[in-house]
Amino acid sequence: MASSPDRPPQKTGLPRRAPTAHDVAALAGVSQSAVSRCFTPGASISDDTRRRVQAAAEQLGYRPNLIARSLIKRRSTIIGVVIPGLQNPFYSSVLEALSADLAAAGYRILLFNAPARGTPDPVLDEVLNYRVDALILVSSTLSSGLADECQNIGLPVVQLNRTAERSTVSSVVGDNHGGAATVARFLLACEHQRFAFIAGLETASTSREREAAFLATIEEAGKPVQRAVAHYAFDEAQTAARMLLGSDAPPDAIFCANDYMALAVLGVARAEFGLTVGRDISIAGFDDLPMAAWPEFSLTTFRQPVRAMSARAVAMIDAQLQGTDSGRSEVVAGDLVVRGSTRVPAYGVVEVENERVWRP
Amino acid sequence: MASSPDRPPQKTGLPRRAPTAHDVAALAGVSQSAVSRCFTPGASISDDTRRRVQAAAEQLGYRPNLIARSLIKRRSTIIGVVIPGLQNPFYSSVLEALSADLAAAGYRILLFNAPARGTPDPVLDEVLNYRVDALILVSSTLSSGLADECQNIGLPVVQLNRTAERSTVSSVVGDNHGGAATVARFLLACEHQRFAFIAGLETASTSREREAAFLATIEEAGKPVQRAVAHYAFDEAQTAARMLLGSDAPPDAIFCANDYMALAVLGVARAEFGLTVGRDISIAGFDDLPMAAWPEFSLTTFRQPVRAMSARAVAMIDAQLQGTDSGRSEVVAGDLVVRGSTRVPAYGVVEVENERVWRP
DNA sequence: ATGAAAGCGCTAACAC
DNA sequence: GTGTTAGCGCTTTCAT
Repeated sequence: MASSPDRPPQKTGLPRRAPTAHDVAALAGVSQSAVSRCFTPGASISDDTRRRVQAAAEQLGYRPNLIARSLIKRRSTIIGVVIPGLQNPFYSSVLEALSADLAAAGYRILLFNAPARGTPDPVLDEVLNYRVDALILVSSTLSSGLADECQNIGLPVVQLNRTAERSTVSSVVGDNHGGAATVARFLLACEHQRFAFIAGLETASTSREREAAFLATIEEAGKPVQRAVAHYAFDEAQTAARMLLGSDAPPDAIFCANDYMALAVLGVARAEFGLTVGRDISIAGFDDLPMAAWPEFSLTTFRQPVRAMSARAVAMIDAQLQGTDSGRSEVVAGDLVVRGSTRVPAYGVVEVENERVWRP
Repeated sequence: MASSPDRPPQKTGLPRRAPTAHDVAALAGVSQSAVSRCFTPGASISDDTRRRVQAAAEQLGYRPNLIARSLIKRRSTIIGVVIPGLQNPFYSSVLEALSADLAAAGYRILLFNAPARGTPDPVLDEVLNYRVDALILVSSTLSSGLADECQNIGLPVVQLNRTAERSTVSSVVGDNHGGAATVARFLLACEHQRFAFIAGLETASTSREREAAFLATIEEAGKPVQRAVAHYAFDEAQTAARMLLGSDAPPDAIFCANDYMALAVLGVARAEFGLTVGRDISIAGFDDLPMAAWPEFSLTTFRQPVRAMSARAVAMIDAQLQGTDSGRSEVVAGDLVVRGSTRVPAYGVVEVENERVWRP
């Protein structure tokens, strides 16, 4: 019943033909373009025709083929999203936010889950062949060469949670510098003496910026800072924690380049070293994962407002697609959320919306 | 340099034209079909032509347009993946696994993040218009009507972590029945007396199956079982825990329909009721999230082998696309991983690959 | 091995 | 308002 009799038999090998606008037109006794108009929001079409077309379409189970439409309009309304492993809940949050914001803006997501480390971009290259309307690169450690290349092609690109020097690609990032400096000042205000920083990926702008600001602020205060690298990996963060806490002069304050590592460090400090976190030692992170607020962790951390960052990124994409804007960099402000994993300084803690934040 | 002189000027409004196979052909002095062959794996083409085409393509920055190809081949090599909120790490893991497995099989993911509750499927409907080659529905609480509809259209569909009665749609699920029964027997072996079950979504097959098996097994043993519903939501699980633990006859063993809720319950039991979990009370979950193994939780749980489930789902999709198989249901076996959130029974605990599992 | 020609399913002028 | 006519960029016979 769904097959039109006046069409050549289906070629073998190819998937079964779905009803086309042609089939609908034939059944409704109108031209194929009438069918097209019927499915085009602002098109001029009579109520009568519309009804007949809709009836025929329904009967046939017709669905407009967006692939064909994309071919003509040179617009797929699909946005490529490149994101590293979703193990770290920060990325799940980002993806979820992007998914919501892009859907609201009428876009679909072509997902590309790229391992944070290693592999340049074999398959990713292919994603471009799908003619995505734009690309959102989340913390991709990919050579920013790719991003630049896309930009040259005229493809809108936004980097989320990553900046690249000598690149004109737009980006949205949290306040890495300000945040890390704030954490440093906070820990100093807690009167800690021996500091440590656990870095993420040394190739990541996030880790580098946070480290630079943290170290500079601590050293400026004349205090010693140790340093370890854990590549944003949970197990490596555990190893780093064991190393630091097991040393001769263990730190009494550790700042981790992100929450995910901080959670690992927290576990080691408590379970393996019997420390009471927040008293014997302060541990702070960066991101403010949903989990950071859980009672088991109660992690003091500098918040990256994921929703806001996502919204900005989507707005930038939209602007670029509208040709309104060629894009630039934006820094989204955050807050230092004070919880139980650190000591509490004598000043600066204020309550805002049921949360304690540090605003000295 | 990238614009071909013998083509009409670009129409306004439409995005800038990217170089086409035509442009490459002109530059290389061959026919457009030669260019096509050059980018088609098994096509017959001379080395000489291939080189010239490749040179021209490179010079122009040509990328084969997969949209156009999809139109002809009626194959997009894109799989639609519908998944509920990524807040629950179980779904992040599933998505990550699917992403890897689908990429390895040559597919791309069109992501659709559907809230677990509420909204029927407004935008999702549109996903089908993109002519995805298949659909993977992860725990979608969507009416299975959608799934059936797709199947009728001839679109391969696989449900992951969900079954639907009176539906012929393929599915891959963990061992909900066996797993929950095992947890029940385990908690009985721990000699608990008062049991409780915290359900997820009452519309979800996962929650229903787990509940049925758990309750049946406990009641068979003649023990009392309380019940609460938390819709797989973190905060609702906390509320349920407060209700249960604050009652006159609080349970001494709680089985949660998934780990995510179990983690919430764990926190409440400890932080708000001062219980030593694993001694005063046993708390068990279902899934075995990566976090379940973290020292802060050390959650006893029935494992759902995500990688295996993903692999099976992708294999089923492949089979359906090959026409090899129309699909059926598969149950992937799991193990009860014994950790610190429960008492340890006198028998049945064995060590397997550095883990304790219960195999009575 | 290569080119010409005919579409894939749709949108977008352009006449009527 | 509606039909007609060109394509969008590519793959695929079919000749050569």
